[in-house]
Amino acid sequence: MRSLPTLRQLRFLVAVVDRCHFGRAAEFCLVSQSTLSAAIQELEDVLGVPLIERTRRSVVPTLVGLEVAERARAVLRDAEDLVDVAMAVHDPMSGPLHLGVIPTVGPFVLPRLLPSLWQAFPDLKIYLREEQSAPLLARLGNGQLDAVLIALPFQTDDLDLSVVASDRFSLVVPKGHRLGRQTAVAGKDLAHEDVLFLEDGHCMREHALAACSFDGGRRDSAFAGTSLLTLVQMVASGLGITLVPQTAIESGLLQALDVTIVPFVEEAPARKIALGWRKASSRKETFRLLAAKLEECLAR
Amino acid sequence: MRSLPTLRQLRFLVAVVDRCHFGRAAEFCLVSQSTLSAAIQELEDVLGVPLIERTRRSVVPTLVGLEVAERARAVLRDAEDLVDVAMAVHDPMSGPLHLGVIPTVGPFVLPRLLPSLWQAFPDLKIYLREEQSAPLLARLGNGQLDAVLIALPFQTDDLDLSVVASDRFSLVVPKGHRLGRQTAVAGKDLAHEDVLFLEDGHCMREHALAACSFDGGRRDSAFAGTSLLTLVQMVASGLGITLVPQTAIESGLLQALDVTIVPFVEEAPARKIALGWRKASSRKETFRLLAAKLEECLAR
DNA sequence: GGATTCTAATCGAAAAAACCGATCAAGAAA
DNA sequence: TTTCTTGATCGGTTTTTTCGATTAGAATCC
Repeated sequence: MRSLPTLRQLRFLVAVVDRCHFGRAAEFCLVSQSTLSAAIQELEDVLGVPLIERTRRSVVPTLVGLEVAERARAVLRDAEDLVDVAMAVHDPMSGPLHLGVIPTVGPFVLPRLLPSLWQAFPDLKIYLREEQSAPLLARLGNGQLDAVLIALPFQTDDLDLSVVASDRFSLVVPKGHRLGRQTAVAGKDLAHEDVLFLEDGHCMREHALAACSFDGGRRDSAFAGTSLLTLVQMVASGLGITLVPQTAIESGLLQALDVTIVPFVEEAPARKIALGWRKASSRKETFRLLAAKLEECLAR
Repeated sequence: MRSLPTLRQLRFLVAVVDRCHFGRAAEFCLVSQSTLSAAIQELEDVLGVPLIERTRRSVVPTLVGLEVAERARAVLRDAEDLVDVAMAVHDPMSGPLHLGVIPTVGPFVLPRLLPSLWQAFPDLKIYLREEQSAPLLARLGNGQLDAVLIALPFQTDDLDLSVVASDRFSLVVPKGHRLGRQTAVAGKDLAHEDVLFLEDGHCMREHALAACSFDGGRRDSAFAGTSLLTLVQMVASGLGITLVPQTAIESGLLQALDVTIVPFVEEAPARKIALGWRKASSRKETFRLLAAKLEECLAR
């Protein structure tokens, strides 16, 4: 059984490293300077390494001090999360919630969502992570995430899903493009067009491919967009046309771009935005309430 | 500033959850039972939640108790790592080292390597993780791993690499196969054979494809192996032939299989096994010494 | 040059806590 | 019923933590 530093000591260390000043760190930690000073010394004793370089007049963290402080931050954060999780049994809408979001959804719906969520659930600490569906689901599986906001259809196992919105696609063409003069288009109208897609890995690539009536396997992948933003800019430069979801348009993705939006004929292709969580999760109530709120926000 | 539980309390909780017994947990923690009992109660006070269900005669963790204990384990482990890292300044070959290894290397070289490493660097705590190159490099990038053992050629950025071995490929064919009668083969001999490859994502797939003189894009991916082991078993069942690296053969991958090993003619295709770490890492000395030891072990 | 200021370390006393052994209480086993 | 096991409780002791006051070293000001 080895001796560990105290969480309090770690907190003191972080405070000192952040401020490079014992007095102010002590003030911040609500203890006397002598207490803090002694605590840091003891920490250095336990670790057997000087963490702070004190030349009379200046306080500078050692290289090791910086590294240790960085790890201390992580330990403290996890400890706080632990407390939050324990406290959250009293209120499903409190505590930390690590939420993953895909790149074709996050930037466009989160600005609309987050203010409402903060208002509705002020005790919910939402940590966000933006990645593509596959890595997101991996993180969900191993517990690094509590829930994910993804787009369907997508292959998911062992997941509870709650659809919170339907997101129709529209066609975006350069100003003056032949299709821009139509009031609506159908999938087969695109057969001989240069349709640009997101690069592989984005679920929206598959959704868009499915929306067109052909296989995109032979498409020129050198022109695959790395994000919706680059994609529509390529469209504006006349490199081709593309499909964009309604949420992205509403969030102003196309502002100041010389492009024309053409809706699909009725029965427009669409993706579903859904909140997903582990079937085995112990916080289903949290996620159900969250999904309900998301649906309400996105309906407006 | 919120009040956090003590690391000691967390350690006590884990001990109790593991043993479902206060007395034995106290013994393990080298404290009296009353001390431990009081500590658990205080922890429950701080968190405001019962963690342990004490019905007379049985001690069972509550659901929250289990969750909190699981997190407590992580916090404690990270805190210990923090101490180890701090202590490691005195000796580059001590402290925790999180090492990632690819699946076509790990199972075949680690059994040979690890005993030597433990002997040479008894203070080095090696944590292992087996994954394909891409996710390994991602983890290396974000600090979840300190170093990776991968196979080259592979696209890597911002990495210091030290080649520790060259690993030649040989051809493996079912017993009685036409090519099994040759003393050596060349890449072009394989042009009309059913060559089996690993599934996409394994870097060895690319290495093997490069070793043959043709593009494998049209190959039947239904027969892509999920591991070297399944691959050679498919070969033994007569489904085709494949390439296997020397290290895997030496570790006994083909034992008790009805297959024939055919070397390539001189200039055999090969992959390089290399240790990689972040260019910005502060432990280069550790990795250099480690790489030297690996090279020495693999040379034998 | 000397007074002043700023800052971290040190010290001693007081307060807080952690800890232990003994004991108690309640259910299980004999 | 008696005994045994086991976690909670209590009282006293030891240890740790904390604070205020003071000291000491360097930069700054006059």
